[in-house]
Order: sequence, then C-alpha cells, then structure tokens
Amino acid sequence: MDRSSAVLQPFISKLRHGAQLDQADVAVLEGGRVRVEHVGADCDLAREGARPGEVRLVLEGLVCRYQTAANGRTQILAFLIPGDICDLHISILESMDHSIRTLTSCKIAHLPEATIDEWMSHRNVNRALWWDSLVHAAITRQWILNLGARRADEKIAHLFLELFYRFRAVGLASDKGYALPVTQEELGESLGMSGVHVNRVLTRLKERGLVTFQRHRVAFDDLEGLTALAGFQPGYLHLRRPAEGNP
Amino acid sequence: MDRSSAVLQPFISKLRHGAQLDQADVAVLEGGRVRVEHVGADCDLAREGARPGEVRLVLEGLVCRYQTAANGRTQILAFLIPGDICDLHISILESMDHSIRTLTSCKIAHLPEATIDEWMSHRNVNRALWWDSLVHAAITRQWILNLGARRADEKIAHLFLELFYRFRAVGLASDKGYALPVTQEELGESLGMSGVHVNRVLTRLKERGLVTFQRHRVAFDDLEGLTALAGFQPGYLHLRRPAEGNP
DNA sequence: CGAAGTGTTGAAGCAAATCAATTTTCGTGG
DNA sequence: CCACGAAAATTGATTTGCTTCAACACTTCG
Repeated sequence: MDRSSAVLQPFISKLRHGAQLDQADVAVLEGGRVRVEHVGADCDLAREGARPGEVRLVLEGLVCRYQTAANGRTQILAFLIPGDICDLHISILESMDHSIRTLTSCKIAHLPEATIDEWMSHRNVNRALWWDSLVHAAITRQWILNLGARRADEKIAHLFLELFYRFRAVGLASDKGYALPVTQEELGESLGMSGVHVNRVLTRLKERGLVTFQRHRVAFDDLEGLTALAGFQPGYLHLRRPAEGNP
Repeated sequence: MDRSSAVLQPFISKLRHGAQLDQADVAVLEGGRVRVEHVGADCDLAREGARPGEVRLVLEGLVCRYQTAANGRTQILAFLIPGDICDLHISILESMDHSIRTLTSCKIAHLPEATIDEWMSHRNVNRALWWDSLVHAAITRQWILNLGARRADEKIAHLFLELFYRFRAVGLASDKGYALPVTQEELGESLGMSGVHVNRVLTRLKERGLVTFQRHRVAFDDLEGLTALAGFQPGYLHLRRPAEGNP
C-alpha cells in the first residue's frame, strides 16, 4: 500500500481532458492510497457471477470485459486501457454480470473503498468520475452502432479510431499510430466477426492505403481517409481538448 | 408543476426491485416536483449534438435512444420503458452523443435539477439511482453480446425476454406476454437486421411454438423453450425479486 | 371507404462464416 | 544465438445466413 504519487498519471491525465480539476483536486487524487499489482496476460481479474470486490484501475497494459453467450461464442464488450477504472460502484450490484480479463501483462492498481469515498466527497473529483462513467456509457453505445449498423471495413476503422483517441488522451498514441497488443482473433471477438474475415479486411485496408495493423501496432497511412470510411465523429468521447497530447 | 404523487409509481416500483427503500425514502421520491407532458409518437425528445436540458423520465409509452451511422443506417441503442430515466447526469456532458425519440404517444415527466439534487442527497435514494444506472449499463452490454455473438432467432428471443423482465418489474407484463408497440422494421433497427428478415424469423419462431408477435404484442407460447433458445440469464438485470409482479 | 403504412412472400445476390491447408511470427529453452 | 514448437497470420474453396429488391396482401386509422 502506497501513496498513488505518479502511478495514477494516465488516469489523472485523462480526467483532465474532460473535467475541470485544479491543483487541490489533483492533490486529492494523488493522495489516494493504492496497492499496485503486476498480473500476467490472460488472467481473469473478475469472473461472471462472482461477488464484486475491490475497485481496480488499469495502470499499464490492456484489459477487456467479455462474456460468453450460451451458443459458445465469446464477445469482447469493452477494452480497458491505462487510466480506465474497471468497476467504480460495482459494490452496489450483488454479482458480476460479465468477466474481466487481461490481454497483456498489466500493472493494476487496487483502490480501497476509503479512497473512493474520499474522492467522491470532493465536488470536482466526483464530477470528474461521473464524467468518466458517462463517457464509457457513450463508448458502449457506439459499439452497439458499430456491431449493428456498420460493414466489416467500417467496423475495424471505427474501432481503430476510437482506441486512437482514447490512447492519445493518456499519452500512448502519436499521430502515426499506437500499440494495440491483440490478435486478429481478438479483434474479431470485439467486432462480432471471424478472425479470418478480420484478416481479409485488414489486408484490403492496407492495400487501399488507409491503415496497417502489424506486429501489434496500428499505423495510420491515411488518417483522413480512414476517418471518412468509418464516419468517425470523436464527439462522443467528450474530450474537451482532442487535439492535445499528454500535458 | 405538481407533486409527483402517483405518477412516479412505475419508477419507484422498479427502484424497489433493486434497492432498499424505506417509507421515508419513498416519501422523498414522491415529494419531488414534476412537470408532466404528453407527447405524440415519433417525436424527438433530444437530438444529437444539442446541449442536454432537463432530466426526463418516461411515465407511459415507449421511447428509444437511436443514432444514424454515416452510411445511413439507423440503429436503436436502447428502449426506454415506463420508469426509465432518459439522462440522469447528462448535464455533466456538453452535448448529446445520440438522439432520443418516442415510439408511441407518451407521458413524460420533467424533473428540475433541484429535485434530482434533493434525491441525491438521501443516501438510499442516491444508491438506488446508482443501481438503476449500473443496471442500464449492464443492459447495454448485453445488447453488444446480442448484436455480436447471437444468430437472428437468438437475438429476437433474447430481446423479447429482456423486455419481458423489464416490463414485469413495472407491472406491465403478465406471464402470458406484454404489449410491445413497435414495427418489425424497428425491431430490425434494434437488432441490426433487416425488417424482412425479422419477419421471416418471427414466422419460424411461431411455427416452432415458441413465441408470437402480433398486433404489437409479444405472446409467449413456450417461455422455457424461448429462454433456452436465447440462453437468457436474467441475472444481468439485477432484479432482486424477479418472480414478483407489481406490489 | 380509401390510402398509407405495415406485414408477407419469393427470387437473386452478396457479405461473411466455415473449413482447411500453408506460411509466418514469436516465445522459449537448448 | 539459434532451433524448435506453438500460436498467429494468411490464403483458397465452399457454404450459408442475411440483405436487397420487388410484388402483393393485409391492417389500421383518418
């Protein structure tokens, strides 16, 4: 157990994109007590049906929410990137309705209830946490649109762009691209399509000079063209300062 | 503007399913000031890009969140039924990222900020509102699973069952079935499939003796069989007393 | 009663899944 | 560092679930 000091930087950096936080607010966040844990890849952080435990926050690495349907198909419900909280108020619900798994080895912060309570008691911090929760709801809705209303190439383009803006907000993407350590099969599980088809569409996107996904990296060849293909409108991420990198 | 008195009954009834509310808490909810408005079918209550206004609550009728993708396809993101809040803390975000539309003529309650603030200041009531918001997040995740991981017949079965449990929690469904005043085209827009295909699958579900959708009503012919087909697990709705009707 | 919207059915086409075989990459231990 | 094995990516052939287009029938409601 330690003061959060520097480990919460991605988290705080992201909150500053959407909410007004002054020096005192940041101090409150940095003053929170945090237990940091290193976890390998493919570890469940929470399992469907279990009683929710501590509040967790991703510091490094990539995590996903997922669920397996009765017909056996697995669906990735969300990607959690550094700065994302796994389950803020999950203690209100009696059991997990989905599972959470690491996709890479990760650094995870565990926050005691007391820290959360302390945060919530400060108006600006509380508002910032609400903002974060509303943004994640908006992202989830966009996934519904992605799965229900877009073609395969548009789906991939849209997902790559969503993650681009989110990674950039925590300083993990440049305009060239970003690291995305998932397999094509996992991309398929998040987009509701087979891994084989993901591969074919990726090949065509590269041929068309739009984007390259190789060695677990997304590299933009034509950001504007990709944005047009996806019909991507970054507004739903509610980033006040979408043009800036990490301060 | 009036005391909420009886108009909020579906809302309060639903909250009691998931959260502990004593007499005093219910009194707080009933004491809120409410403006009730009647709205026709196919009216936008909120439009994408607009600055969010008052908090609204559905009293009667059926409402949906929706969004149109750049390729022109419309996706229904959620159904809002009596007792559902349209946007609780939406004032934190600067603009709507989707639109909200009535599907039938509706009775809508408008709640001033002051009422919400008053509610939030009571521990149990606040917790109940959080519970509601978390349940809606869980429902949204299930839609992702529905769109990405299920076949057409499973999708329809799952949606019918989700709405069955939700309508029953506010006393608007019996074990026989419930009113669902949407067109097959609109079902398609919520399930990411064409209206024509919805029709074909509905025909087959009826032939198989599972469920009948006619005259804007869902009638269960074999609730168990339908549940098995959908792989429906009501747990994600987090209803503590799923067997009960309206008290 | 008539018109518009909705539901129903058929035929053809297409996007994506599936199955299968091969190559490439990557992690690991020798 | 290289060699090996496993995982992932790639490519082709085939199948299928769903869409689209189109025509027609049925409701529902002004």
